Amino acid sequence: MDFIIEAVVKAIKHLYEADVAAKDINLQETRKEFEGQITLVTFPFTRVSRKSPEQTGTDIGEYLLANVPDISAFNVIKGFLNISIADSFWLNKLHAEILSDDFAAAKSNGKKVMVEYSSPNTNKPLHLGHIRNNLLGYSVAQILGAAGYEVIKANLVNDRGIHICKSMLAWQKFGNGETPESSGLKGDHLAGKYYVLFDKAYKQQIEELKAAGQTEDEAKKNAPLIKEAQQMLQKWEAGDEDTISLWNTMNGWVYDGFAVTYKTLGVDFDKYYYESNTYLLGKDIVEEGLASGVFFKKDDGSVWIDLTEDGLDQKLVLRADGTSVYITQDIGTAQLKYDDYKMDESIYVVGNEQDYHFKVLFLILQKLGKSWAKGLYHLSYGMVDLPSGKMKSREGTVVDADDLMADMFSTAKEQTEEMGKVDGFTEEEKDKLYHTIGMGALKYFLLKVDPKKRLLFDPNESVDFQGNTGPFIQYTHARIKSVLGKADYKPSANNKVTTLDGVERDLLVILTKYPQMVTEAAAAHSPALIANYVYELAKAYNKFYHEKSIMQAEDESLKQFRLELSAASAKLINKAMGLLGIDVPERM
RNA sequence: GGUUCCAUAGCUCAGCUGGAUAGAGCAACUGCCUUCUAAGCAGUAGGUCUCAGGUUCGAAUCCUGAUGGAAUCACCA
Repeated sequence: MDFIIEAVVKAIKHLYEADVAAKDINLQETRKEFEGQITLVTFPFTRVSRKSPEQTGTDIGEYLLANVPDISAFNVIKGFLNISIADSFWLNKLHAEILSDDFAAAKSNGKKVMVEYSSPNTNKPLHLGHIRNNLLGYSVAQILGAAGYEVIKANLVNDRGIHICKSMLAWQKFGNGETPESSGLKGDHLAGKYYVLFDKAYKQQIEELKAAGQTEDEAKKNAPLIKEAQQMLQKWEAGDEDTISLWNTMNGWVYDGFAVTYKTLGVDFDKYYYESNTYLLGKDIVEEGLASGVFFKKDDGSVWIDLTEDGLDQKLVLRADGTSVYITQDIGTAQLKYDDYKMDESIYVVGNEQDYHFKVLFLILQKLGKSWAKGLYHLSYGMVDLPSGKMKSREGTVVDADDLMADMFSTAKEQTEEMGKVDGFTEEEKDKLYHTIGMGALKYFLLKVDPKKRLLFDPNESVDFQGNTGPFIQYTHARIKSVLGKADYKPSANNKVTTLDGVERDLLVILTKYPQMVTEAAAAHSPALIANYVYELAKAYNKFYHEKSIMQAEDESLKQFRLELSAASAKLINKAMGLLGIDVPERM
């Protein structure tokens, strides 16, 4: 709507001999109870007009009507100038832009961005929290791609450390050689089982030591199991053959399991980083920082950075014994990623419990003078909570990713069968449809909420399939496809329709907003904006569908126009849902 | 205790850089399938936008404070 902004600037110049910057002109959508599509708030201009808001609105409205061909009418209510744009303008948008094949096709902006997401630990299966992370990361990557970025989807796998050794040790002690094949358990679930077993046995040892007179802290340190796990970690770091072999075997099981989960979830990656390869990185950069005076060494030999001037604390970056901490690795990995791809931006999809960590990390990299540090962004999302509170792996209060997705499938199946909608489907088509609908419901449910906000999930209440949901939008798409099929729709070059009726115009106006929505969602790193948009679109279509007959339109050109409007709606629903990682069925 | 984030209908959420009478969905109640898919459409009811100040022509939105909640403040990751 830039042409309106420009015209308003000219109007004010012409009417009041005052200069107003384009960015100070605020257009908004006209509320549906008033006539028009675009509204200008006139209060800010009364200072230069020295007239009432109503008179100012009328002045500007008359100027616009006389000077801008695409403006067909206006009305002023209180201080609001409601502008009507000619139907020909909207119709031209439909034919010249929306229906063309390259509409909203990604035009390269010449920038490269990495989106790191998922980043699982290899000692337990994925849960609902990971699902939110994966869906967000994947969707943000799609959105950035649509906005013109070259996108690298990266997964930094946490495949080493004491927690991995815990699963390995427990398997060694209690596993009796159990494998995914022998147990029928998915590999990641098998590893998770032993992680839980370790914790159980460990807790028992702690209790025993406490009973023997040790304090809680002493008992936690002295329990034989934790000591063994620590020894195992040392052996792993020393490259002990047996330990490495066991580690490879168990991680292999887990990766096989993750692959299945990722496939069902519909996410993928262009690049995997493994902490077993990166955990030693960062030490040389610490040396660099010591030399340049960004870091300092304490008497015990540990290395720190003082961030008190930035309102943060002192932060350890290298232990006294010379080993790395979490942030050391992340410093090194950040450099590695940049060396690999030289990207302009790098996004970390990580929960908001790590806000402080990333604040510190980015600040350190800036202080180290890394030119690329300004392109780092922590996409901090809220935790997924249950009605009972936070999910805890070890306490068994997690909603397992695989279980949840299976539940969604069966719920979709039940609901669909109940409605008797799958007549004429093959078994294979049915399964595909249930998967599409079930995952659509789950993905939409998780993505429609602002990423920053915490999310409440009640396992006892099934995810809705009606109203503001994925299936509602999928249904709208299928419905359109059905009509297009019955009408044997084909695009046509010329169309004689020149005027729009209310619901048609409302729908078309929403369709034209799509490119702007993609830009905004990319800038805000927010799939929720796309979700809200596509819901608005589906709702508008259904209203149109209900009020206007397509097949029985008054004449052929009107029928053709309504088909085009339908085709455009289906196209953009498909595109928008694609940005969310949600498939839309042809029939349902 | 320090820091950061959050608080909108019974429930789950929208509300863009301040703008008109704060919007959806679910749940409740009413209508609408011999007409293109009723997973739909239309309607009723439901609000001191946590509270108190301030800035402004105008505040759910910005500022300050209070209250309630969450996260974090590890030589864990």
